[in-house]
Amino acid sequence: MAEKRGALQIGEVAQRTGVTQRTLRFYEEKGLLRPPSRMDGGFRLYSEEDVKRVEHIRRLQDLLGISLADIKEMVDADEVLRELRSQYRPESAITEKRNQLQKATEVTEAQFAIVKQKMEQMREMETQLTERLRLFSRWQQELDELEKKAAPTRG
Amino acid sequence: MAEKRGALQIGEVAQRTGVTQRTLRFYEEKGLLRPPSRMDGGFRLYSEEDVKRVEHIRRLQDLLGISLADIKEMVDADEVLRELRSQYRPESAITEKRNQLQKATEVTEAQFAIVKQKMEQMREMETQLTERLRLFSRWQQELDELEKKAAPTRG
DNA sequence: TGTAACCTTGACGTTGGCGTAAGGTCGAAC
DNA sequence: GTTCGACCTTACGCCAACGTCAAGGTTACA
Repeated sequence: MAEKRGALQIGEVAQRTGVTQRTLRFYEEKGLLRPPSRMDGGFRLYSEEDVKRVEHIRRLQDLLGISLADIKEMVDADEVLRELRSQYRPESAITEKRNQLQKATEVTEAQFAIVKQKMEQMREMETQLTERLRLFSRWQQELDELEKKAAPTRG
Repeated sequence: MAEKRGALQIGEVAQRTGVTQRTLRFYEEKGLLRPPSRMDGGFRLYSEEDVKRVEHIRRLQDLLGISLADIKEMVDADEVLRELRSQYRPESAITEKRNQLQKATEVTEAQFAIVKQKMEQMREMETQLTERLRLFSRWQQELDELEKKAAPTRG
């Protein structure tokens, strides 16, 4: 009762996500990935969802440049999201659901704020770089002219 | 013949830029900051330009999340820029200027490409987060309704 | 001339995010 | 039933980017 249909071993996940096996185990160790199911022998079996999770983690790392600890927060919110989505029935603990939803919303909004701010700063940087490139281009032309005058003919 | 007009000691620079003195010395050690001038006693004397440099470095670090080694590349290009700007006369080595300009342009374009790409990805992430927030909002409402029905009156 | 605040270099310590080697196990094929 | 590649855990290693002393020199000011 171990191997699930369409499950992936760690090597495949590593290949598809571009991270090493070590990194996958490391993320699991740090709580960024839920411990995957296992084969009888102990081999990890990942799902497609896990693959997406890894890709998500890497995007956050690369784009926002935040620590894995912070990413864990966000990913935990994702987990809550999935829980809410899957068993969307047990009306028993509505209060708890409300709390979870609240938490998830807060985390998402925080993330949203970060993204917004970074984009703003990036826009600034973009215009600066554009100006600079224009400046370079002008200088290039000036150099061209200067050279023409200095050596009008040479052939 | 040491103290220059309007020069700053390391403590002030640290305060104004929000980095530690250690970090300033570290950046100098790694070639990210030019060795500043010194007082007779050996105290470092920074200029306003140096302050801007530090701020620039931090922006690159924070926004693009790249290594100091890579940042050094970019900052070196800045240095070339300043050289070109300041002594914009000695026509002697035009070829070298052309090369420098070329190099600076390349580095700037590379940086520009990074910024562009990250902004694109951020836009994607932004829309995802927006969708998610809307979803949360809907769920929140559903929970509200559900609660109303479950406990129509309670006072 | 003292002294408090500021600075110097040197060197070792820390933290995050993995890399890597060691020694053993699993799984599928032959 | 052996072979062999993929995987397991354990554990030490490593690099970047600083932090944190320690032991002493400098400055400004009373």
